[in-house]
Amino acid sequence: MSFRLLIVEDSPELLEAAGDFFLEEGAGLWDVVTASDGNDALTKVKNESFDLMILDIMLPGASGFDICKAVRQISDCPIIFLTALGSENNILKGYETGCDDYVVKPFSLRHLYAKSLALLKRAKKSEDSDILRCGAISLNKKTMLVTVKGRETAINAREYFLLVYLLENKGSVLTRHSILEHVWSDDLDVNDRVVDNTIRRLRESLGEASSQIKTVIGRGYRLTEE
Amino acid sequence: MSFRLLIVEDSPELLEAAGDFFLEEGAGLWDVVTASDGNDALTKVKNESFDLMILDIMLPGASGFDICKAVRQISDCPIIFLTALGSENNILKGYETGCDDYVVKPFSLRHLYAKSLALLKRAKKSEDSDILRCGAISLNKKTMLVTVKGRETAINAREYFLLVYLLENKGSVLTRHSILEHVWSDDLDVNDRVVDNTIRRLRESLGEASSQIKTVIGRGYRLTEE
DNA sequence: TCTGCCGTGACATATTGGCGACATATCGAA
DNA sequence: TTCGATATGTCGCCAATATGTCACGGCAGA
Repeated sequence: MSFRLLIVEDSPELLEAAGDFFLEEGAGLWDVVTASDGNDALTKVKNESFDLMILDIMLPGASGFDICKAVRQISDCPIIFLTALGSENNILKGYETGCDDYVVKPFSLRHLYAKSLALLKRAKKSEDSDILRCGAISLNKKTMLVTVKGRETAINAREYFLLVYLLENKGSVLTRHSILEHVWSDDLDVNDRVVDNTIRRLRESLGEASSQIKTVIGRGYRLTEE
Repeated sequence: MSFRLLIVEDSPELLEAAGDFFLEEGAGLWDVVTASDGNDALTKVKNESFDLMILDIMLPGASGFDICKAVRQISDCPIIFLTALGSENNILKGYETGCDDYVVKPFSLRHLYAKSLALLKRAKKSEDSDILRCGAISLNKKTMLVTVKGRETAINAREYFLLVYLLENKGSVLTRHSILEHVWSDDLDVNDRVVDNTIRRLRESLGEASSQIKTVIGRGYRLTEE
């Protein structure tokens, strides 16, 4: 399961830094959408649904306060303001418009991330177990989704179950025989080369992370952190 | 209706000031309980129930972290840490133990009060959210009405329960098997193809939003934001 | 009775993934 | 070092499988 996060911020550097932080730290937990001006943000909140929003206040076009008000007309989505406006009055105004939290710049990304998780948990009462990770690869057994460096990656069924087996035994060398037993348990009567072929196709699907699957000659395959 | 608030703080002046502020500002909204040491607080959280807690961390007896952990064993009660320990590590530790927010002294009572209201509202709301939303689709479990892009949409009973199941697990791949278990729980003895057919009919009913239901070959179906 | 829901089977279409063939890499022995 | 035996990587093909779609008909409620 991944959660949709909208970040609205007019500084491109900060926008990118924050987006990347959530993608990498969350290992597939977040689906990050960004907007850099108020009107773009307004369009997005009207046509899409989000699980969390992080809003700057001073923006070209509509202000963060305006966006917050608009959102509150149609949804309960958790909102965190992120702004240089640190005066008592602004903070109280933020809470009046219905935000859930108010973070004053400068701030720590790690801190913002912790806040976001706490708020999301409070809003969703949901826990994200079942995530297998290794290096740039992460796989959520619940949602059956795979991400590489935070980007969702398409993968077909056979490759998926092979990857699960590799992840559950990351670091260990898995012989063709044991791979066949676990991944082809229904139909063991297949050619040995299907393992190679499926490994090949899995490497293709994993793209940048393909090199994490190491061949161990004479013994089998092994998934490593890099 | 009044909400039970527990404030744990070893400075008598601050304890009184905060308690008074909540009582006066809230005009009957709050029922304030206080504790000035960790052990007293532990006893109270074990024997009473609260709607919100504000915890100091450095306390005689058990620490605020200890109290927070103890509370999380038995309840979801919203917790705000209130402390002079402002270092990044302490803040992250606070979030790890499961708090909802972390306020560093010195602070403004008005600000703390605004945070408390926002958090309380969020915590109460998540208990009874009857509106499921995903992308252009929204469904109200109370009225059993479905809308697509704001337009009310007719839908059959079987399709309705299938859509509820998809929405409650949006983003996750749901196998035919689990779909059958949840949506056809009364009569599991049916052909697999009914799932496909019902998905097809649901897609028809959803019109423009039909593409939000993705087929994941070899695994099942999945509802996405777009 | 009629109406609309929905499960079933038949068929069309899309996608997968096993297979054979060959290229390339690795290893050990001379 | 070179060479041959063996192991592994890679490719395209196409049968097997998964899924989409349709029409029919039983059946429950109006």
